[in-house]
Amino acid sequence: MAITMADVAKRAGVSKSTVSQYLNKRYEYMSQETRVKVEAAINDLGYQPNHVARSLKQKRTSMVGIIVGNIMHRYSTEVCRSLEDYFNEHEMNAIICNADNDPEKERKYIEMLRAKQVDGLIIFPTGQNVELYKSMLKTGYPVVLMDRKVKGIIAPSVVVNNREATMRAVEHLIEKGHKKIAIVTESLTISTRLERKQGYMDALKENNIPIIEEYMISTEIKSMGSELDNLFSLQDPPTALVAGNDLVFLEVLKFAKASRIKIGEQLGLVVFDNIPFADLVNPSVTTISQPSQEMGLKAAELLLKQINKEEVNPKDTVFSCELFIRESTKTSFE
Amino acid sequence: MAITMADVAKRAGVSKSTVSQYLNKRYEYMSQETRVKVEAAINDLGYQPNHVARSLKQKRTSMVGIIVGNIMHRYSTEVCRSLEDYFNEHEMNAIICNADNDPEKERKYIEMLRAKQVDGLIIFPTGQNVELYKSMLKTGYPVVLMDRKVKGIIAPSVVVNNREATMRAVEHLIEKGHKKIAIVTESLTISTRLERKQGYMDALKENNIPIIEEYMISTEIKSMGSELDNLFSLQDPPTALVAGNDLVFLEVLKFAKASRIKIGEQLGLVVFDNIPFADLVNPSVTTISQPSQEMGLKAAELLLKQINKEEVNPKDTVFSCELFIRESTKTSFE
DNA sequence: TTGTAGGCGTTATCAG
DNA sequence: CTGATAACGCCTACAA
Repeated sequence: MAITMADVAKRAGVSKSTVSQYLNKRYEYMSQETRVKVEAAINDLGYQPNHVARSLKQKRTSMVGIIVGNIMHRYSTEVCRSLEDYFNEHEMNAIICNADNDPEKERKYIEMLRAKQVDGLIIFPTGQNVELYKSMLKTGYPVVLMDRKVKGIIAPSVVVNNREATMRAVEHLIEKGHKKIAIVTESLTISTRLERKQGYMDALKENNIPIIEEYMISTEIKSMGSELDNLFSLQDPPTALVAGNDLVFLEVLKFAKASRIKIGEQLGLVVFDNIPFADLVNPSVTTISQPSQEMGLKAAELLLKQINKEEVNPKDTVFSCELFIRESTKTSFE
Repeated sequence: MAITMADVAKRAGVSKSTVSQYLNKRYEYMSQETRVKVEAAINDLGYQPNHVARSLKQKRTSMVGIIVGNIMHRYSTEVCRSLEDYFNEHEMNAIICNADNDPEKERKYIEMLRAKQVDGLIIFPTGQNVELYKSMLKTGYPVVLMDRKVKGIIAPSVVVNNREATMRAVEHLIEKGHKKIAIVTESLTISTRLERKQGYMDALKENNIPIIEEYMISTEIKSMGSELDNLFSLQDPPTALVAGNDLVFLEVLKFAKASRIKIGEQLGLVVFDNIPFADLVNPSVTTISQPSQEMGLKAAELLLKQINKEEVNPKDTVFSCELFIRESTKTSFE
């Protein structure tokens, strides 16, 4: 059914190789005449080259895989958008897969994508498939790790300074007079969450504020509501809170609304993540914002370099977050 | 460098076809013995089948393309997520491309993806490449149109009842006593925007409220701020407003904040789109919500059926939106 | 039950 | 400048 090079060749009265030459723009040694003939034949027939066949021959598919932790984070969407833009500018396609932070899914996707011969992979790693990561790196397969670090893995990766950024945010709360500060994150299965919690603790320590176990919640989204309930039922509830990401923020909002806790007035709030409406909601919310676009760009560059066999340092590229102070931390506490 | 079937065959002491049999699970006519040998060889060598070669032979890549209008809409992200889930459950991959509502980009992506031999395409059409859509449909290439209708095109598509849903929202505003209602959309290049505006006008007409040109703004995002400025500088400014999608909503919020217009009190607001924080912000916002997940599912099913050569009606599947009434339209006007 | 041969649509090499 | 011819890695008759 589909038209192939052979059809074009026949119609133009030349050989397949000539058509191939034409398609690959190697006109140098081609007569004006045959060039026109081939061009006409292609147009007449509506011929479209078959990229699969080309890929088989060239061992290059011009496709990359992106395995994202959870696409429902605004940050992930932004990074994907940035990656996709970059690759498309370079005539490549991105296959985006959503691993849902599930190591099994991640493994399956990595295998699927490699079977499809993608030229490289950008992974938001769950951190659990260490052997698999290692084997890819060892064989020199192009990989860039994104957002998270993996213990024991040395690879080109693009991350942010989670610990320092959280420290800075907590210090901001402390400057506002807060002493009873809580942190809420998802389960501590992923490096970013650990680092953010660490930054929280380090900031308290440096300021000689005691660390209270009950102020640190790390649990899955669906039990976060009841944990927050517990937190604010304490005899001495916190006056400020750090939300570990945007989904946590949503739970906090939900809880605050239900419990009639006034954010910004009764409760200082900092959110670690990008939120499109952060400065527009009421009260506007103080956020730690990650440079998603630059990060996507950097990761894409790192991957493309590897694909093009350029040398790439297997090192972390660390981006800095920005603290946007807004109304949710406006009130000073004594 | 990569291990091929030939390597496995040699190692197992059998022929390539036997290995192929094994891989395709045609064990029936295979001795237990060779089966074990092949299995061992595959494991020893860490053989991974090459999907590109298989695709070339089978004329099926198990990949589909998704060309989305603008991924930065929450709704688009949700649909993509749903599509991606479905296809991955069916052992297929989705290539997501962001056309930015640009017909040229759209055309380029369609051609790129077809060259890559994707088994089918889900398109949020810009509506401008009519001939291209037609040629795909005529040749029976699997296509599902999503979100928007295209004049003159009969194709399987998945849309919502934009006109009726907007009418209902405007009626709600009228019930609240509003008579001076404005609508703000992006430029009227896309069917959804037209239909929403039409619904707005129809609702006014049915309620004998005059249609005022100055109350209808349709412009690109970047000049929306100044248009809103004009709107609210009118001698008789509106008391309520319909935002045509989530990005418009953002502009409205921005403007309201800057102008100190109190949404919900001074200005009734309905947003046509899915917004994650709609019920949590202050004031919570009345939205017309689209069933993104079901729509994704439906579109994916329609595409997969076509890919599997099942008959599919080239008709619109119309989903209903839901109006969630919240605080931004709480106040009654006289 | 297993092997041989040919083909899928390109590209690459090398004569002519 | 152009055309055979042989890959690329897998699948599928058909033969043995």
